[in-house]
Amino acid sequence: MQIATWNVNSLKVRLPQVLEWLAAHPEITVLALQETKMEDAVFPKAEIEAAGFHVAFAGQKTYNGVALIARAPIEQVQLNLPNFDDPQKRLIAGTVAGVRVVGAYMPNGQSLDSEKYPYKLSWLDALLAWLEPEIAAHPKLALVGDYNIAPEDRDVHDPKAWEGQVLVSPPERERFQKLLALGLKDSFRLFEQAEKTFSWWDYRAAGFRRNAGLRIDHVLLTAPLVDVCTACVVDREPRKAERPSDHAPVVATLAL
DNA sequence: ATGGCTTCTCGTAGAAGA
Repeated sequence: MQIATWNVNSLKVRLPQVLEWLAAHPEITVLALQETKMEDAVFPKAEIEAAGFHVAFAGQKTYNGVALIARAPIEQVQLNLPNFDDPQKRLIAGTVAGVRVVGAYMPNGQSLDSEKYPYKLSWLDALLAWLEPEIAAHPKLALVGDYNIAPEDRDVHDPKAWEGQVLVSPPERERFQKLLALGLKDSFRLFEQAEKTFSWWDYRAAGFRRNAGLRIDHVLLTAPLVDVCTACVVDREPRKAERPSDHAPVVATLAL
């Protein structure tokens, strides 16, 4: 099976690309989406189900919004962090083919002096607190999504220009390390990877053409899934499309 | 050059993204 994550930056705009990409990748068992940017009432549930998928979602108007699309039933669906009172729709968990998949759109933070920055750190702290017992209850767990954190300098096209900025600041990176300390591993780093592999490129200033990007979308796995993980890749193809999302999907392959 | 581009909205300019 494959587990994938993709920040689509509006599912309204990107639904055709999502369905086309899934059709081209039949090994993908479950795809987590972020930034669907739509209320549940207008979510294209019928279209996705008509294409043969199961779907679960939690959305709001304009911002945020997460979903799981799967080729197998999605069980024990949970929306939002139960320990963090928040109107922003940023987390969805479901069990697919025996794997607990947690899809997250982690806060951006905007800048270190924004009120959104402490919100980001608090959200990450709540995620950490919630995850520990969640992992104990579900040993086969994948935490996937747009983390809005580039874990190391090699995940940044120009570390000097980004030094100390939001997405790379030490408090954010510390929280990423705390996720690893829960027993999760960054599946991308289990394998040899090309240098300067990123998952997001700014729309502006020809970011994609210059490969001026960041690796901020991740698939983290617990040990039982690390043991069967055979690959993790960023698929740059959708980023080359007409009207692409600014993020590329990340796909982990599990021998399950 | 602190912008660039893309998306959204009780919209047609401003906020937000990262």
